[in-house]
Amino acid sequence: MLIQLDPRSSTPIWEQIVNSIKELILKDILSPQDKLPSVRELASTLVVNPNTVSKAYQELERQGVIETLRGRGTFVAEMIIPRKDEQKMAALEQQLKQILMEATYLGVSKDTLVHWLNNYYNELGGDKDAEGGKRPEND
Amino acid sequence: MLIQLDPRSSTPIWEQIVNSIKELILKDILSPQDKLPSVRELASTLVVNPNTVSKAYQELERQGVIETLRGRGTFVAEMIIPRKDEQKMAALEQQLKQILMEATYLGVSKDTLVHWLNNYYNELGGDKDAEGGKRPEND
Amino acid sequence: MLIQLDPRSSTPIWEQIVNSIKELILKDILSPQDKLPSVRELASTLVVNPNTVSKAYQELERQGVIETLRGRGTFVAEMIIPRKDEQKMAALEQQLKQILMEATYLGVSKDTLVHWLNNYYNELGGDKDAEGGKRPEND
Amino acid sequence: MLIQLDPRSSTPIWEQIVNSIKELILKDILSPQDKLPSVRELASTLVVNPNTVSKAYQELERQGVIETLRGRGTFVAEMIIPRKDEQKMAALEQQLKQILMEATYLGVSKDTLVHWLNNYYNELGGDKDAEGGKRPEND
DNA sequence: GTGGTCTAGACCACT
DNA sequence: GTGGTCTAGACCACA
Repeated sequence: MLIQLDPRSSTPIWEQIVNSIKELILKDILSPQDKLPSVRELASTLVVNPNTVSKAYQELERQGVIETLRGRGTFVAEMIIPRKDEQKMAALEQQLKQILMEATYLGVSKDTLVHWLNNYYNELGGDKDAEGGKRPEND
Repeated sequence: MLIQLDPRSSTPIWEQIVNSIKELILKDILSPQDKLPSVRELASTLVVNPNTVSKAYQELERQGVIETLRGRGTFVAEMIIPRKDEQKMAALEQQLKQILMEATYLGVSKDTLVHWLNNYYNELGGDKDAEGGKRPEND
Repeated sequence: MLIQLDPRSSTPIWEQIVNSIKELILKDILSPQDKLPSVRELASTLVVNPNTVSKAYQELERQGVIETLRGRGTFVAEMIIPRKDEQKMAALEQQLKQILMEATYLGVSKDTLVHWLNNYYNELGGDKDAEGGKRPEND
Repeated sequence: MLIQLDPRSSTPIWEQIVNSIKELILKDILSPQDKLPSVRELASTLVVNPNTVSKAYQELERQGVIETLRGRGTFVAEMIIPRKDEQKMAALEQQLKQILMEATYLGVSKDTLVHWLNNYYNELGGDKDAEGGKRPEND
C-alpha cells in the first residue's frame, strides 16, 4: 500500500492522504473489509504528524469510505451506493469549467483533456462494472 | 461586465476575480485593449477591499493577461501565444485525475464529465471559428 | 542572518528583503534546506509589518528560491538550474546600458564598473570553486 | 531625433525621456547648444502628457544636462565636468551589485556582463575622448 | 506554531 | 485620476 505525498503541493497533506486512499480503493488495491494501518503506524511510515492522518481518517469516515470499529481498527467500507449530491456535482462542474479555462490559457485543447480523462478512466479499472474488462482503445 | 463572487467559497476572493476576468476575456466580453475598471471602482462595485482587487490585478498581470499602464489604468493584453509549460500541464492532468476520482465516488460517469467539458467548451465560444452556433456531435 | 533595510530607499521594503535573502543564499550564509525565520519573527526583528515580509516570501517562492511547507515554515529551496529567460536577460542588458550611461555622466569610467563587478563577484564567492581568496588578475 | 518609449516598462515615462536624451547626447546626436523641441512639441510627437515631458526637462535641467533660456527655448548644455558625487556613485555600485546577483540567478555569467558593458561602451562612442578612435577589440 | 487572506485606512509616484 | 506600497489588526486552515 503505497502512498506518495508531496509536501510542496498546495493541497493539504490530510487531503492528499484522503485522495490516495480513495484511489487505492478504486484501483482495487484496497478492498472492502481490508484493515487500514493505524493512525500512528501510517503517520510514522508517511513521516507525518499523527494529527494529520487522524484528520484524513475522519474525513474518509465522514464520506462513508471507511469505517472505524472500536478497539478493532479501521476498515474499508462496502462500496456505498452514490447518492446524487447536487451540491457536490455542481462543485465538480465548476472545477471542470475552471480546468478547461486554464487549459485554454495554457494552449491545451479540450480534446487533450478528454484524452487524459479517458486515460485515467482506464487506469482506474475502466468499465469493469459494465461488461467487465472489455475496454475500448481510447488511447 | 458582471462578476459574481462567493464569499463563502474556499477559493480566495482575489482568485475568483482572476478567474472571472479570464473567463470574460475567453468569452470575448472583454477584448484586448479594453480598459478594466479601476481598482477602487471594481472594489466598490464588488464590495471588497481595494487591496483584494489589486492583488487580483497583479496576478493577472503576472500571467500576462492584462497590462497596467502607469497612471492610466489597467487594460486587457493582447492574447499571448501560450508556451507549453510542462509543469502546469502536469498539474492540470493531476487535477483532472482528481476530478474523475471524485466523480466516481459521486456516481457521476466519465461520459458525463466529457459532456460537461463539451458544454463549457461551446459556452466559451470554442466553435467561434466555425459557423458559430451549429455545434458538431460533441454533445 | 543579518538583513539591513533602508526605509528611505525607493525600492520597496519587500523587494529589499527579497534581494537580501537572495544575497545571503549566494554567499552561502543560507543553504538549501535551511529554515528561514517565520514571517512574524522576521517582521518583528526588521520592525516591519508581517504583510511586508509575507509579500517578500511569496515573491521568493514564486521565483523558486524558497519553499514553504504548509504549517511548518519556510525553507531555502535547492538551487534551481536557471533556464535562460530571454526576456529577463534583455532587461538585464538594458539595465547595464543604463548604468554605463549614468556612470559616464558621473565621471565613472567603464573600467571602474568592471572593477566593481569583479569585486562583487569575488565577494559573492565567485571563486569559491578555486582556491578561495587568491584572485586572478580580474582586478 | 528618435525617442522610443515603452509604456509597459516599470520605469516612469519621464525617466525614459531623460535617459533617451542623455543617450542622444552621449552618442553626439545632440550636441551642446542644440535646441530641444518644446515641451508641447515633444509631448505631441511622443503622444504623452505635456506634464510628463515637462518633468523630464526639469530633471535634465536639475542635472545640468540642458539649459532653459527664458523665451528662447531649451538647449543642450556644455558638457559639465563631472563632480564625483559619492552618494550617486555608491548607488551605482549598489545597482551593479544587484545586477550581478540577478544575473547569477539567471545563469548569466559575470563575463557576459562585462562583455555587454564593453559593447555598450563602444556603441556610445567608446574612448573617443582618449586617444581618439583607437579602440581595443573588446568584443 | 506556521503561512494565507482580508479589511481599513494611509501615503506616494506617475499621468 | 491611476496603481503600488505599507501598516495595523483580524481570522482561518494546516501541522
